[in-house]
Amino acid sequence: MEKLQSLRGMVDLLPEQIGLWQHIEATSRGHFQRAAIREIRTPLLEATELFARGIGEATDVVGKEMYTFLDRGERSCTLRPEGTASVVRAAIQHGLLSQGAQRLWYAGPMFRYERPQAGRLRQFHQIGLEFLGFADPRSDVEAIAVAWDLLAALGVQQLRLELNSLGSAEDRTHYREALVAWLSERRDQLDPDSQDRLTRNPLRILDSKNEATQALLAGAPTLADALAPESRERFALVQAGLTALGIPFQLNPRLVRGLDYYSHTAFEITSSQLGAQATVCGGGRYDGLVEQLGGPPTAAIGWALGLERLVLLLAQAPEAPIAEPPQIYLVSRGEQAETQALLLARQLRNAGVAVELDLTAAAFAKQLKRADRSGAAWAVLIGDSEAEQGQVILKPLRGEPPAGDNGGERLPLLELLARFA
RNA sequence: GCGGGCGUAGCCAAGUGGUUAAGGCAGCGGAUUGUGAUUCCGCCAUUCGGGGGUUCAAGUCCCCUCGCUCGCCCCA
Repeated sequence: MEKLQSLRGMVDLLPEQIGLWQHIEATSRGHFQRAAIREIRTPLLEATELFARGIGEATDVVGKEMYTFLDRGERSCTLRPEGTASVVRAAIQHGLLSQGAQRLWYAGPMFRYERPQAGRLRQFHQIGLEFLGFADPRSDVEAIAVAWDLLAALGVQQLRLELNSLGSAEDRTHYREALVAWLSERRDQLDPDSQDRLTRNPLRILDSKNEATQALLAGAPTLADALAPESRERFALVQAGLTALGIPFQLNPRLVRGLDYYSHTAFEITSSQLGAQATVCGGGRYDGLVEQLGGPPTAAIGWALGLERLVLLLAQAPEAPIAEPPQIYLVSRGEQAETQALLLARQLRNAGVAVELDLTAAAFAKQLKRADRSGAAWAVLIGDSEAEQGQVILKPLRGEPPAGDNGGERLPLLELLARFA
């Protein structure tokens, strides 16, 4: 029979690995809480139209990477490939925007049907931030600062913040026309991928890794030159804000976000230690999206952080947290003793003590061996004679075992509870 | 979707066409039916990701397929 296994690009997180994930989640929650950013949770499954309208039909994400299917009512459904569209949909649906600007964060799995490689899975996890209703350049600065400081607090080293401005929607439209016109005259000098992008998503040609194409682009009209004076002024304010906060950045005129809804500020935080998928966090401003999805005109900025990539970076760090061992490992043998151990474990736990109870009824030597390996500080033993007398044996486990003598302190049950609780 | 590398037990692996597929870690049982390091003994792959082929003989060679992995594309 064929072995059952998880689907391609969808991985299990085993108990051994989960400590790091919980650490990241707890750290993030603390950061968001202190920045007065509130959590929002939206469904994993949405109407396909949300992403088609929000992200853009021409993008690869919508065009060929979505998990889309018909449900039993013949509705086209899609597992969310990203978080922003859902958050905006929820904000519009529940009228959050009429209650003032919103500072939101989310975390959870996303789904894209791609070929898996380092730092890229079909089910992957993001933590994201969305500021809805903020137009001031300071909101760009604060959004970026929250991401930067979170990564710093997690101990990620050697990050690089790259920054660009895509300008207003009009700036972008004008520039796209100019770029397409210029490149079309030199179409035969472009690599095949870029020729394809010329009609599909021309701005992405700027980001091409093909050397000949990059050489050609040196003479092309630049996005920076195409920005209107107001857009340029705005971008300068964002840069000044980051500088004032001491957050280092590099301008990257070729940085173009892949999703249609971005405008003005675009940024990526990358690490050279991640291989081909170097972006840990990416985001930018999307002033047009809320209106495009049926809401009121609303300025907005957000970012998303890839947890698998973050874990790759943090797993290399020596201080990666490991699971806490129990304080007490409870060993028992004999019918009466086993019942009493069950009860004692519950009492200790209710009093806040972490207890692992051995349920095997194996020889004391076996149980003690497991107690040692569990990492617990103490073993508590209950045998028939202790059970009868309402006593336990308390034995310290750390350090060398005592030679010869069995060791362990015999004391009444109540005293044990008093000592630990 | 395209290209490269790799699949031997839960993990790390030896094996380079010739009898029964090394070894280590982990696990389980015992020496010790009441005491954790260490030690000793025993058990743990009718089969090498799956299928087909070549051969007297295949983990080893060939084809297909699945999976993992790295890169392209894309993106967090």
